[in-house]
Amino acid sequence: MDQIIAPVITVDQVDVGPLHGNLGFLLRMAQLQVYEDFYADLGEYGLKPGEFSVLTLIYKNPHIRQGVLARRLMIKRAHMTKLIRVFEDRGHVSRTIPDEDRRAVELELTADGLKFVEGNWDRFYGHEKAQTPRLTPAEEKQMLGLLRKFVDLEQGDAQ
Amino acid sequence: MDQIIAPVITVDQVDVGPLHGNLGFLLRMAQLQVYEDFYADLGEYGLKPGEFSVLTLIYKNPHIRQGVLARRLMIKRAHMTKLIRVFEDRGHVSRTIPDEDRRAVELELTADGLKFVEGNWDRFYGHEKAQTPRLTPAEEKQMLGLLRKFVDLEQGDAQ
DNA sequence: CCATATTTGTTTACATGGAAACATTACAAA
DNA sequence: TTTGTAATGTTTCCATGTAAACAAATATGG
Repeated sequence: MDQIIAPVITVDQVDVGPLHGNLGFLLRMAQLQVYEDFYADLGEYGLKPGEFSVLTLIYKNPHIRQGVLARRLMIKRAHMTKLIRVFEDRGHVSRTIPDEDRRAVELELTADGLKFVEGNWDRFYGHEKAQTPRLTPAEEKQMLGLLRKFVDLEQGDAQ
Repeated sequence: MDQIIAPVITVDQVDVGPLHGNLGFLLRMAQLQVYEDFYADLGEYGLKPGEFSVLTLIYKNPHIRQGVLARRLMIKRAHMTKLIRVFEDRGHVSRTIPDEDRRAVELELTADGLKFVEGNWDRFYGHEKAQTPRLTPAEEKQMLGLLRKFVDLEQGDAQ
């Protein structure tokens, strides 16, 4: 008599059940995928996505305060302290304590930091273009719009 | 003469520059927001989103192998080992080494685990309903669809 | 003015998750 | 066979990020 082979479930046969409509799950999966691509493309710079965002915001908002930067990126202050220290050690960011409020720290790119960001700008942000293999450009645009609305970041188009 | 007040940038005045159209950034922001809601709603269970997904998949796919589960959830095997150990200690999941492949580990909910999942099912998945304050139901549906397509999870509708 | 509370950033201790090396088992090739 | 290769899970060590307590400066309320 034939042996009944146990039907070993493979990855694409897994029933994800209610996760199918679960926003948190889908966002996490999407994010992991995007981060993989990020590292594949930009890993050589030794930059992580978060560090990348930090540099970008300091570039676009010179003299931004550390706490404001942290809240905008939803990074905890304690963590931001460490991130900024690395950039400082690397010579890409300078910290200034303003006279108006000597608790605060204002951040700025150094000449080197500026050179780094501007010199790699296209490489950094050309990145966004080639993404989303499975989505059409229209769908990608739609998704970006929905995400912006979801996170309440509809501040008109930026470059 | 009037003193020129330094225009201290506040959070909602920050220019996010190219992050405005950056998928990784927006996904991360969205995810952080969703996770916050998750903890606010379900924190009392002491469950994290990932653990939650693990239980759900074992429930929906009894005898699933540990590695399959890990790949499906994009969790590293090393980490899955630790997650499962916690569930085992808690008495919610049992591990079995199948005869067909004695390297593998098959996972199953225990009676207690089953009771836990089924007993809280509505609470757990009623969660999804009330989400997305800023998105209309149609927009939310659209976003879920786009995310599924993006992560290649278009396997027909599940419950 | 003074006392208290709040804000800002830092430190320390801890939790979360990943990389690399490993042990065991299964598979493939000769 | 048996010898090498791949798959599976575990362990150990390390990187990343958070929580809580803290120090300094500022704001607030009498």
